[in-house]
Amino acid sequence: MDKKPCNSQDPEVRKGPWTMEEDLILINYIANHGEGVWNSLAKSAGLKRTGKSCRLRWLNYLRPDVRRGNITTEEQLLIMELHAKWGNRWSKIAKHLPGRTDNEIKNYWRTRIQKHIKAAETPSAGQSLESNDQASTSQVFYAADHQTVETYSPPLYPGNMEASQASFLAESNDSIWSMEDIWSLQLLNGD
DNA sequence: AAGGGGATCAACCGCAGCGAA
DNA sequence: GTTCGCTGCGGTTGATCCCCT
Repeated sequence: MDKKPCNSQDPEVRKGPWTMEEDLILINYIANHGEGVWNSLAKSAGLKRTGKSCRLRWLNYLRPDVRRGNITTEEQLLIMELHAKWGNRWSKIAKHLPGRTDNEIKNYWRTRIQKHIKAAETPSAGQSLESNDQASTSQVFYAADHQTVETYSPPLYPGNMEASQASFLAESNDSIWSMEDIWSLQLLNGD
């Protein structure tokens, strides 16, 4: 690949958290032109972001079919099953969990599941489970993590915005703008 | 009430694969 | 056949949140 030296101090490239304005620009642009060809998309849309960054933001957060909210019991079991089968093939696993992103699954695995596996591997917790099937490990952490899979927010689509807004905003932190806010603005813009 | 530490999540980085020129 | 640019993936990091002391 392009092994350019670290002259990546390009002042034109923004990094870090996305602003609401940037999100709106990206959503609007994709609504009008479709996704793909991310590098040129970023330039054409006037975003001072890399194509990579735009793609990631869209896939992991802005896409209307991205499902946010706690992982359900079924999803958790499926993740464990598929991880046992394929290992860290997060994108492959994500394909079997509609609305979930590889990043989300990866984070979930590392922060919730892996933690319990490690705990289960400690001498006090019993035998090492390293190479055993992950299904057995699931039983170990499942009860401990039960509360995390209880609540579930329904998918959020622009089409059923009213219902999803009502249910989601009721439980979300209303001091920050949410995807619903963005999509409402998007709809109000009429694009 | 304040501070510390752990947990969580969004975003970045580097690499590999693929297709077009 | 080679080079180059783009995309996708997995690993890692940094910021923020939340709970406990």
